[in-house]
Amino acid sequence: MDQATALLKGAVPSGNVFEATVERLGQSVKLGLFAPGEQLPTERDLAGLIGVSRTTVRSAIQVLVMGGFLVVKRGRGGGTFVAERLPPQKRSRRGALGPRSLGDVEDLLDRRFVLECGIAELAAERATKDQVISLRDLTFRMCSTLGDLDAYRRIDGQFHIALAQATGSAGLTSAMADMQASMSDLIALIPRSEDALTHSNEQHARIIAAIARHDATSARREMKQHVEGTAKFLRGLLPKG
Amino acid sequence: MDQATALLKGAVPSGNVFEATVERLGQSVKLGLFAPGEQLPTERDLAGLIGVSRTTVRSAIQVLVMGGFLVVKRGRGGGTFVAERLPPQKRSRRGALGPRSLGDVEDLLDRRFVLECGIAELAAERATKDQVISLRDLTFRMCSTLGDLDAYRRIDGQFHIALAQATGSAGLTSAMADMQASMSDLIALIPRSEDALTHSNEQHARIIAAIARHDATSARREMKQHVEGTAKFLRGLLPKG
DNA sequence: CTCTTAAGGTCTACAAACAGACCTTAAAAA
DNA sequence: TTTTTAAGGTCTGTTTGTAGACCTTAAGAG
Repeated sequence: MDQATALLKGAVPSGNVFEATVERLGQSVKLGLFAPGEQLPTERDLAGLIGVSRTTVRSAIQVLVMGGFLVVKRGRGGGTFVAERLPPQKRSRRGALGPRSLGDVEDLLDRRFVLECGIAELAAERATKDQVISLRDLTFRMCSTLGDLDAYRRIDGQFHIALAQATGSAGLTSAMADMQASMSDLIALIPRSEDALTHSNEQHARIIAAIARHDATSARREMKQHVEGTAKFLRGLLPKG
Repeated sequence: MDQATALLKGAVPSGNVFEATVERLGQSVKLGLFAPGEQLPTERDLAGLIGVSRTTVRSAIQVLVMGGFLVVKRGRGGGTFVAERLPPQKRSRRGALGPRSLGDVEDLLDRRFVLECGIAELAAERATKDQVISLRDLTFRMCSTLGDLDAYRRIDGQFHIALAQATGSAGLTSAMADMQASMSDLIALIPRSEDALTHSNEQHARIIAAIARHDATSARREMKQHVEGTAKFLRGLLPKG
């Protein structure tokens, strides 16, 4: 692609707002950002929060209710709630990667690298004491969740989003949320190996250690290793790998 | 903002497709990615490239024709062309920042930091000889354009996009194109100081030197300085600075 | 027990974009 | 000169999403 058309390629798409909303709302639940049984904001608030019309929010909620992720109660004191027992995550079938070419995956991994490393660096420079504590808490919880892979991944997602929040930038937080959503299919491909998780935990520990002492360079270096590690994992698993 | 709603905040908006298309097409011309007199792809191709309907592309072209940036010729051998003489860039008035809060600017600068530094690192690891040569060429042209600030900025934009292309990632290239478009208003605020440009040129030189020797760490470090330099500049210029 | 109220549920009108068929122009080929 | 053809120009129907008014339900206040 030449430089002139580079600026134009895929510039505006953004595709289906409805689908994107389902994805977003679904991810928030599946990542455990809303706990089972917890009440979501009202439809009207969600619409404002996500930036779509209430109609669209409602369609998305319908889908997630049918999928068993949400339950809806009417009347005063009603609202939209996360199901007490989430349906088992469908393992994404091999075919789930069909529409996505290998190039897209490489692309995603590159963007992830840039985003995660940059965020690690900024977080190290800016994280408050409280944020460090909450990050530590999340890593502890990951260490004690080695058995339950789904739970582990939920917390891992929260960890990376919390990291983004520690930069104090709403834009980066939102970008990271996007990234987590995009990665979730891919991450589901990683085999359930305890060794991998242990290794991952060590890396998380080194990352927050660097952040706690406000060592931006180390934070970035550790994050780079972490990100490249899982990237290699994934490349090994994908077709034509 | 709590962690649960972080994933939702502003997730889907994407706003006005028409306006975004005008912005994109206009930036491509104003940045000089299409040379004066050069023919743009056909409307149908542009639609596919940008990812919008031909109707939308046509509306955008209309605006840019009225603005004097493009000219249209019918019939075979016709098409859409960049005007031979671009209208003078309107200096963005102070008020142009009205709708944008200071927080948004900080946000933009953070995202820029993350993107530019990450790209510099990847580019250093991956740039081909040809890409290094073309980057060098762009920096030389910047050095010899100190007098004409508009031209300088055009080439500077191309430099950063070329850097992204050197990563080989279409997604990063597109993200950088976005970033350049978002920054252009802000950059226009920087006073026309030759000293600043000289300084900038030195940084560019150091960046491509690091890339040429595939020294990712230095490339990132130099880019960090470059980015933080202009960020400080801008913070000094903005209200409440 | 009744009333208030905070939720979800429904409906209508409208605007933005899209998809695609078809018309018109004018340069280049025959 | 005539014909072909590659562009821009026009039109219509459809889908998607929005805005906002209004209805219905049911918990909690009185």
